[in-house]
Amino acid sequence: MSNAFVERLRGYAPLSDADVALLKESCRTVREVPAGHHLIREGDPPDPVFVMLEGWAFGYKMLPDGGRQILAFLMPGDFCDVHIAVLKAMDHNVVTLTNAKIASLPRAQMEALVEARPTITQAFWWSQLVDQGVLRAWIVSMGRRKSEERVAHLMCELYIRMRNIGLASDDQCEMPLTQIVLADAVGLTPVHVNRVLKKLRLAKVMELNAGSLNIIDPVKLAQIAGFDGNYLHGRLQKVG
Amino acid sequence: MSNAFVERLRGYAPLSDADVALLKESCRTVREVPAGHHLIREGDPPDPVFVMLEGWAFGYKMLPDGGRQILAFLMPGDFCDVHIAVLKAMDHNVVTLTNAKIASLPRAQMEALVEARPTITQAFWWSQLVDQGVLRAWIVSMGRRKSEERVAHLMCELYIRMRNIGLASDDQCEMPLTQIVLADAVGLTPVHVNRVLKKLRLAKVMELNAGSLNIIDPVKLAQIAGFDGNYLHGRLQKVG
DNA sequence: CGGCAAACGTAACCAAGGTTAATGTCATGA
DNA sequence: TCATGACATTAACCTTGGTTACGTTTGCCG
Repeated sequence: MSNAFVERLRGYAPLSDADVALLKESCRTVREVPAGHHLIREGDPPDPVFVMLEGWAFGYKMLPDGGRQILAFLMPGDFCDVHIAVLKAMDHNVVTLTNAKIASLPRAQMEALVEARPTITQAFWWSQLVDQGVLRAWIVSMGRRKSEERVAHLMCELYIRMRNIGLASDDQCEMPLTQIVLADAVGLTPVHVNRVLKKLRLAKVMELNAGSLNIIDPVKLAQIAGFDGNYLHGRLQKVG
Repeated sequence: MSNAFVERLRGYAPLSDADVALLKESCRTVREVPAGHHLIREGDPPDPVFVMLEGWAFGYKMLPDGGRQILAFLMPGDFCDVHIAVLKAMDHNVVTLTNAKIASLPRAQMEALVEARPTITQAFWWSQLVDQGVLRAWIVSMGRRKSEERVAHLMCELYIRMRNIGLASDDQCEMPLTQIVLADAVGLTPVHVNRVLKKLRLAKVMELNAGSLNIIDPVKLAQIAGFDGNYLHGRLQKVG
């Protein structure tokens, strides 16, 4: 039985067979949840650490005026939040975007792993650093790219991440985003996202339809986005 | 001799005297560098981990078109980047904003600390999580706040962080930012930052002058910003 | 003291993207 | 079958913030 989470971590550190067995053992508690299910709500006490095994989710924050900003998309293998029970309360929400399978590692288990297994700790750490790189890339996009570049960049990121976990073909992959969700991720309005997608479609660069992304001209797409996948670091090594 | 870095970590985990001694010992190698000095350049091999002891710095990324996006401001006690030699190459730049004192912990030293001292590891981890919370808050600002709110929010963040390390008085603190730097942090143009600062000044909310921030009406400032300092988490506990 | 560079301050004009609102499409379920 | 609701699409109009250009202030150094 393959486990997306363990596979991801293997890409980050040379886990021994014992490490792998231990990790698999640790995420034995699996729940299946429907789309739109909240895994974490702002203010929750942070107890178990959730890990995506199947499906997509996203983290977001609400603003007083009702605005929503999406902070990250989570796909199979991703930690929802590696807080290790360190913070008093969650400062954002996490909700599933599709039906999903979620493992929960209780706090004690996480601590035991970190205490006993330096290689696992290292893999966790690396995973954190990669996530942080993704956050930084989002900041760059929001701050300095215009709408078309922004959307293109996010599509590149998500496509490459999907490819890295073996869930993308040469030119397309599942991408279960509505234009509303996309808008809340890139900091635009749904109306403008629609305009941008139309433009990209007419320019024969890419199409986003019925929950799947179709890349027509990868070179042009990457060029519009100014995409440099380096920040996704180690994820790449899992492909080979 | 007090050490801003050790003080920060103490706020994050119950370090023993031995831990503290070890940490102080570890950052014995201190350099003084002038303003505008690059500590890290994109592409550098990530060897020693740098820690701010005095002064300010910031991390940034350049875009092909010459645009610059600032990713974080670093003040005394902050890690420049806790990569622990995990990534192949740095994916962003770090440069000092003022004269600064910087400690460098060689890779081996970091690894030794993490391997031998679970409490120190925990403090490092917590520190990472807080930094990640700051990144998330920036994303929210860039995505969903308009110029005035954005600038106000950043001022709140920086003021509170300065206060948390004892470097702010009731209504003001050092804030060595030019309008150009500020613009590259909040994703606006210098011209527009100037307009926003003027507006905040005329509204008797705050003033930013000659490298220092003067908060005239803290309540109004926080309100404009929609500021909720929770995401700065544990830093608060050092104040008491 | 004079000259230079960096940063600040402002104004006129412009464009990217937001707002509002109407309409279309499609799947679901009574 | 028809009603419903979520999402996509489009158009007309407006606001925020970008662009360009220039003058002022300040600090530094010969």
